[in-house]
Amino acid sequence: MSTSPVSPDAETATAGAVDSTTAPPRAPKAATIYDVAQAAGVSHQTVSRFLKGFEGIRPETREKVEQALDELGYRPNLTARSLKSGRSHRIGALTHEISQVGPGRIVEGASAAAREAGYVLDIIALDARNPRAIEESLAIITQHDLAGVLALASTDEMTHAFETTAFRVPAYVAAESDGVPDDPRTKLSSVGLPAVVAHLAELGHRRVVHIAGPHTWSASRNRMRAFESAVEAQGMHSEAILHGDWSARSGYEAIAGLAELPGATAYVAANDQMAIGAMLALKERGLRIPEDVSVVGIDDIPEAAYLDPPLTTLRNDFEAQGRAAVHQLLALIEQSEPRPVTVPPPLLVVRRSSGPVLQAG
Amino acid sequence: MSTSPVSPDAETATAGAVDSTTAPPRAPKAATIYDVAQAAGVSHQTVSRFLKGFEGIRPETREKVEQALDELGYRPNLTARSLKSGRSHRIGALTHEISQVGPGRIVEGASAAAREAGYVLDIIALDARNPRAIEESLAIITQHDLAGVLALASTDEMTHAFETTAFRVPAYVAAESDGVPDDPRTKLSSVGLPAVVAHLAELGHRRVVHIAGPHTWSASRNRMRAFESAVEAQGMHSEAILHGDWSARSGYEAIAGLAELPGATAYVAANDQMAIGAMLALKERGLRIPEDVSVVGIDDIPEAAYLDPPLTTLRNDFEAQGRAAVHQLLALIEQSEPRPVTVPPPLLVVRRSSGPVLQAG
DNA sequence: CACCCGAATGTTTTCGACAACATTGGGTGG
DNA sequence: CCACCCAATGTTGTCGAAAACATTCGGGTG
Repeated sequence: MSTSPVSPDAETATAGAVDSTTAPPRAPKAATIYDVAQAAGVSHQTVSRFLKGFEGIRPETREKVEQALDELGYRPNLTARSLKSGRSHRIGALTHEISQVGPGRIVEGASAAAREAGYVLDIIALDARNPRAIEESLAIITQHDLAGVLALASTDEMTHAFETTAFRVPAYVAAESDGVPDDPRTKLSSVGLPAVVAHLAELGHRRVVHIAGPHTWSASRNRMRAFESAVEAQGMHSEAILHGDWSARSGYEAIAGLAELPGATAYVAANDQMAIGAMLALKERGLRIPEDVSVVGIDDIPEAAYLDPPLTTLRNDFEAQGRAAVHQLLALIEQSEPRPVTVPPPLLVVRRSSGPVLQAG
Repeated sequence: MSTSPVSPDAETATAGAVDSTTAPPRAPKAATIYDVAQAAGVSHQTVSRFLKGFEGIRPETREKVEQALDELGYRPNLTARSLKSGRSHRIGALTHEISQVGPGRIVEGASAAAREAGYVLDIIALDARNPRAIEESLAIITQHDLAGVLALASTDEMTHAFETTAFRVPAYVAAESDGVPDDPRTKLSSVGLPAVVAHLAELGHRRVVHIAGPHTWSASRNRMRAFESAVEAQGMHSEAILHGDWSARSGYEAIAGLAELPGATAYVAANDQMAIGAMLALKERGLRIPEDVSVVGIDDIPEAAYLDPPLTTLRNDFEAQGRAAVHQLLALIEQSEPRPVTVPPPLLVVRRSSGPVLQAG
């Protein structure tokens, strides 16, 4: 049957409140190197030299400065520093859909990596509903002088925007390529999506369907290519490629919208959310998971282990991806070698949503 | 039975790659008002006045400036501006768990609201694993001169840190209060959690259990209080308050860990993730949802409608909350009236996970 | 003993925007 | 006919840090 899962628009409304203010102690001015210099009885430049770790300072002078420094609780004014030096310690990050697990984690990782390197991350969250969002965001970026710019969601528009925009600073587009490195030697390894497909092959599956993400996302295309080449390599048959938009709703609709189901025994969704939707739609068609059909996702969102049935999926380390992106950008900014970043390989997590093909079929 | 949902640690590993670099056109210097002034044949101050919308400028002068301005593609240097004016256009936002739907959406809303007001949001993502995270983040904040500081995750530590830190700028702790305004008149209204409880009461439920979040989160405490007072108001009985950490896993364990189930016919989780875990644990105990037991969540995450069964939940408008928080802060910053922010009330969304108590019971 | 050198420290300038103050040039009232 | 006023525009100083340049002082050398 096809009972729709209740349109998300329903009943009763209610009133809620938000917020509460705090008015704690407000620190007064803020010490400058001049204040410190005066307190220490030296010139501001001596203080500046001390701060930069200059060696040639007499021990007694050094001590006076040191003392004045923490007496006044001096904190460098980064704004002044940027103005003079022409470079800030801020990284701009353009991203979509922060609230999704993947992007969210990537931002977390990026934020942490940036902080560790002494930078802060300025998040520019793109509003998907606003077609001019990217344009506007780039305008903002060019003003707030940043040390570099990062694109954390690599859709085609984003990539294109980055390629055609003349930034005054290094820019980097972080893209993932799921287990299908361009290096042909690794193409058939039991890595990433190939591992998923191999897993299904072992279980006896021959006919599979892929539920892909939006074709404008490079991650989506990568996953699709990876899937198809793995299927081919295993001598399996891809019955269909359905398309969603990463959401559970789209996964549901991709299948609920079909006049009749393809004769596949396994479905591989490009992310867990779509897998969730797909599972519900399949169940509503009267199929049991995994007895009648196996479903596999990608990402291993925290809820994946607690679905019914728990979802077999490919775990991605998003945080590491975020960190990696920042390190790459920092390398460009600081003209250094891109520190060897280790993004752990995707890990196949087998749960109950995938099972052997039953002979009875 | 109690087949555990397969520990999230499993099989096969794989290698994946990340990233790809772009080296697009790099814009050269950047025009200053002096450059513009020279090009227009006027003084830089005239340019400045033009930019600030000063009226008393001769039309011909105005025109020259205007032309030079866009010929050079002038963009104000916000750094210099902040240095001089002592105030930046950046808002620092401290937050936890961005990858969760709630916090993530809040950040999106805050980011958008900030941008609309001409500010950018500097995200400081707190690492939950690092106990000194808040401290470190506050240190960062004091340096990067910000126009204001926002706490978007109101745990006790965060609130405490904000209350005891002497910021040089306005600070605001955004807290939600779910349908339990302090105003006693509205206490029993059919709002927020009271609406959830009323819904259950209508279905004939009398004995309920709450799965709360961590007690250090104010949102969690609010929800718990709201739940209990609503239950009392309906003459129902709260069988137990279980505690989780917002995760699906914790929801699962809260119930799977019980020696025997409380004799309740309905479970209300403080968020949807815990509801997901709870549903699985209940099913594994052999209970059917909603025939044997009803489960309700809070938040209405996008997947909620596609779970099995689709989850009855209370929809929160996180984006609006984020916007509201920014507006409150901006009011403090700009010493203006806190623009009346409308955070839509939580909306009860009834799906299939809640149903009438069966007489047979 | 004059001179040179370099270590240690001080003074000035610069970054870009902007504000306070200064100057120019018409027009007008006395 | 000139002092005065005001509109329009120019000049100088400020913000905090830091680089460029300058000065001081002690010691060694010819």
